[in-house]
Amino acid sequence: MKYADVILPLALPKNYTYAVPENMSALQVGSRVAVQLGKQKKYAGIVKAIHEQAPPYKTKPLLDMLDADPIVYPTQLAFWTWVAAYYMCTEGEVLNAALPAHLKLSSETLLLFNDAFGDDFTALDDDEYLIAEALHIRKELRIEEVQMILDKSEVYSVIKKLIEKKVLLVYEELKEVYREKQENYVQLHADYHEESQLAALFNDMGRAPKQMELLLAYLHLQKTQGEVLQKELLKKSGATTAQLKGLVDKNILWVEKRTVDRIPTGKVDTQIDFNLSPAQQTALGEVQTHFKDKQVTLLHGVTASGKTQVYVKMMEECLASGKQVLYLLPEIGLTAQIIRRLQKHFGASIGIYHSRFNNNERVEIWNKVKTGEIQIILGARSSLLLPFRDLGLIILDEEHDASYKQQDPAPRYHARDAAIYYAGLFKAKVLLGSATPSLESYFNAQQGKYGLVELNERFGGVEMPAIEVVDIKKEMAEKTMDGHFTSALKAAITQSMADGKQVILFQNRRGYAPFLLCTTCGWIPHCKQCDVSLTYHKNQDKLHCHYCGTRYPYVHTCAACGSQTIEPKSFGTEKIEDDLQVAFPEARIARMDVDTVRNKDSHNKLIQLLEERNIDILVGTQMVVKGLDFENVNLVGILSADNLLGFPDFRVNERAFQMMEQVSGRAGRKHGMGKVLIQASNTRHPVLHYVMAHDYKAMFEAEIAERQVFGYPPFFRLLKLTIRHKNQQVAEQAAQILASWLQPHIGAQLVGPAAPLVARVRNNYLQEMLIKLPREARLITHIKRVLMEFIIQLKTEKRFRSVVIIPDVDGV
DNA sequence: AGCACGCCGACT
DNA sequence: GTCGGCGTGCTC
Repeated sequence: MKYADVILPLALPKNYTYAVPENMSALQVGSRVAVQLGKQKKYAGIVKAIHEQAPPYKTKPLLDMLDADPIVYPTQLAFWTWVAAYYMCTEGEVLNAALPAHLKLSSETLLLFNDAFGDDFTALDDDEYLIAEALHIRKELRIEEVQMILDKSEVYSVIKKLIEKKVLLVYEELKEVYREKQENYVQLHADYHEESQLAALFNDMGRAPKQMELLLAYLHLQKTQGEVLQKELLKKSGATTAQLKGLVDKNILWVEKRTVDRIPTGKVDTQIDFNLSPAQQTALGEVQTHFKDKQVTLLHGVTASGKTQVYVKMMEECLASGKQVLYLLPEIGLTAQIIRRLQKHFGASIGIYHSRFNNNERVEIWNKVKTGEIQIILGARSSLLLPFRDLGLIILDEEHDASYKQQDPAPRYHARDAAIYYAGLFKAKVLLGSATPSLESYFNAQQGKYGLVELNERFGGVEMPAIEVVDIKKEMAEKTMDGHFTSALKAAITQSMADGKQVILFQNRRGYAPFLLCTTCGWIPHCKQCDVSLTYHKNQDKLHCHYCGTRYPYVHTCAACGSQTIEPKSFGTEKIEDDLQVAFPEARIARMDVDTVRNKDSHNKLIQLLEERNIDILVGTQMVVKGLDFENVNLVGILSADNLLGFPDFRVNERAFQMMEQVSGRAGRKHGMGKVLIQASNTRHPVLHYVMAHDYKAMFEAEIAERQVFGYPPFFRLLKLTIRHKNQQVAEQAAQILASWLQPHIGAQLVGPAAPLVARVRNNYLQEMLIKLPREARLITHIKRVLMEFIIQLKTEKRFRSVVIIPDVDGV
């Protein structure tokens, strides 16, 4: 008897074993199978292993084999196992993140009317009658619809009674959601392929002028394009489907349904039409040398040094050896700009994969990566989970970017670290690139674990922008400030605009004002469900909670003292946008933050507007920092460096440096010197000096020393535990007990537990603790294992049963 | 993730 | 009293 271990798309602690029926002997590891879970539900899971080891419980049989060919290779299965173990989640959660939605099937309960019942509903009560009648008309209903009809959530008892009374039948349907794309092509019937036959036909058609017109349009299209799409024919000729049907009925034309690719592919068509600068050439040579004996190389190249061109050369080399390339970017960096650039060199056949593709398209990309038909994938974090067949190179650009780490939901993986493991499975190389590498990567490079290549020269000899720190305190004392703008910044903006240049302003807070304040008594409006002040969004005249998303009406009266003295305090991007319009009434101003780029393509549209010089001043959050490359921007302003430097996090300085250095990289990338103005109250902060000197190494040395002293990465790895419960005491006690159990195993390297800065979110109380793990693989594995045991043990106690504990490994 | 079962408060 | 809410355990 054969058994299959199946990974189900659920957070189950382990995989379930099903019996393989005789007729499924061809089953392969990596294929999807339909299985029953519990009494009703059916799921599509993936076969992880096939064996003959009978489990100590009764097995259910597999219901169906959904794929003749596996949809993942053993390499991916091995990778999932590692991700689940390393990031402390279940394999089901990894599967969930990896598979496109249309490959993940789960059954839906359908209620069907039992025709044998007839239409005598007199024996039914009100609720039963409503459902029976609806079913009688509609024939099938989903649970959700029943809930709507009865206007309540608990509908199970009604359904149960209806089943007993034989009014309805329950049906669990598991169906493929992926659909091939079909297109109709119009063909001329073989009888009319000869000129003479056609001529005769036209003679006969005198009484059907519309059909004749249509036929002429067809012949024209056929001549010019070869193939004639029905959609196109009807559009060009202005004919109706009825008229076409007329011709089809007469056997003159016929319609052929064809399956077409949503994702067009072709052979990669490499066209490298640029020459590397001597500095780039040297860097390329060094990368190649390092790859002879190192798996990972870090390319530290200042902004605008032309790292992309080095990547392109490396990609070319990899493709020539017949292997696949994965080019990873932070989600927001995946702009039309970079896509165009790569398509220019490798043709249109580059696969692009990110969250904005629809589900059918994703399935096709998935399949084409699996067969190797797609050789290059350009994508965000999740494309790491595609089923590569033979990966040769992973390029991970902007490797310092925190968005490579998935926050929620599990798997909370770091695409950079996971990429290195994944590449190892293929014996592939990983090229990390950044102008401001993470301390972790630079440290690894210095230690010789990674190769290190420095590219210190901007491409085309453009100089680094001049950086000027403007003292807010001084200008305040001299009363030269205009709102949030120093006179220096205003003058610089005026100058840029006079020169026909563009300006980018950076402020790391969105909304209009981060909080409101009653100036009489000091009251601040807070979210009802979260311990956080509400942000004022002027556009919608609403107060938003940035934690749970709740929106409240604007408050005019103080809830504490009843006075009308409520004022917006501090400032976000929206306020800057407003103030700019007042200060520069003639300027074309735009804002880029999550509020303005929420819907599809608005990010690309903003970038295009800026490229086409239809925007003079762009105000934005971190978003403006990432991967944008504008020739005409010669001034970048940072409105408040203090905001960047004030976070209570051990990575503040690193982050602030990265942010400012990246923002300044946007200034004057091509023509002439750009200028960066940084407004700050504390102008003596060391990070400002590193930024002014563009001195990454000085920042690195100072920070790395701190990290060593205080036991932070890269000297220790971090494992953060978040404990969540709707009762504050329970959350605190659970955290205390867990800490006391962990203490003997990790000693002094346990920080907390304590309530985080925002201690309550969506009415759940939070506790956090931080475990510092020494960089010793065996010890880390051991601690993770005991931690899992402790969590299970804690939950055996009744009052802690509903405590949620979330481990986050290597958090950022 | 569902779904079934069991325990407790708000209505007839 | 019973209905419906919700907490909890289980699924190979």
